Amino acid sequence: MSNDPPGFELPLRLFLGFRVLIDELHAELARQGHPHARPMHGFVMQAIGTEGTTAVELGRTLGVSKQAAGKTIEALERLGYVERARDPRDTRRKIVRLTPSGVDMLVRSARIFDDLRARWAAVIGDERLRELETDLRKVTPPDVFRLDVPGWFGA
Amino acid sequence: MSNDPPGFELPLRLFLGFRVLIDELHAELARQGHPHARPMHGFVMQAIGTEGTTAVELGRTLGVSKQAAGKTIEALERLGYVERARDPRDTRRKIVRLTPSGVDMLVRSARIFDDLRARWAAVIGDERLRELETDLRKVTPPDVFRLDVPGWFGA
DNA sequence: TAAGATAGACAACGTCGTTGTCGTTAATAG
DNA sequence: CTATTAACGACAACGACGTTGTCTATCTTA
Repeated sequence: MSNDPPGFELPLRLFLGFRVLIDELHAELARQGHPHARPMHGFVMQAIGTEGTTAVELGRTLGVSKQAAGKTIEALERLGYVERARDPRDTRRKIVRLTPSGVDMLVRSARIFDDLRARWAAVIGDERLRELETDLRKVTPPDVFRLDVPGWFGA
Repeated sequence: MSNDPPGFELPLRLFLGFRVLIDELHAELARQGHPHARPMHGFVMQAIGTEGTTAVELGRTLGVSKQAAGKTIEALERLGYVERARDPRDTRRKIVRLTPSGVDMLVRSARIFDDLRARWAAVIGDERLRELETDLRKVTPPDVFRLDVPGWFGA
């Protein structure tokens, strides 16, 4: 099939699609009162979850060291998205929990992502978008949390 | 349409698709004699092009400072992928050119990307893959070089 | 010919990841 | 019950990679 585009376009388009969605998410989040939210924050907070977690556990989930997870938690704490408290049943542990502001950010993110998805559906069609998602599921790993993003792209 | 997946899955799948392709590219590049190639390298070398370029120019193309571009060039030089020579018509400038090894890496990358694309086509179908690419083109910017990747994801 | 702009080198710094170490607290083996 | 081992979190040092600022050499232009 000589009409096929060169293979290198596919990864670029995938990445650009990702970028577009994430950039628009954060532009909208900024408008809705979360100007300091960064791409990693929502992702990390999803990993923290409503149950809370610890630095070590979070590091394992994200595939980074506990120290790196700890620093990210500090940053989120400074922004008021999470808070830490000692675990009464194990005084070594410090449980990290989402604050109301953190939950608000996640709720808004979910709604904004739904809106963005609807906009894509309006452009390429409902059916085609569902097919696109179905096809991507077939060629990507099922586990969605181990992005291993940090530093992965580095030279 | 209550059957629709949550909107946040779409960016994750796009990113995971990108990751899968890039990771497999580098696994195969390593097998083919380029074990030190990193995700950014091929991209930067594409930006350098067959004509060669300078650090300042490359920085502008990639959207980073000339110093950052210079450091990347140094790294590629150490790996033997590029070489620098003074421009005879402007002795301030140092032209960065791909070495044969660098060209070899790009050629292999292109072939590997084509193979990977063919593998995706085998999984989801020729027609569906073409549709996927067509659809992504409709929702992503046309300019493919300003990824602005470095540090973009940072917390 | 003098003034301004540009290329590239060098240094200092910030961010964010890493590993290593250490004190405290739990869990467990004897 | 006690002594060893394991786990959590904090601190420090370091490396990778980006930034800005400064400096010299060279080209361009008024």
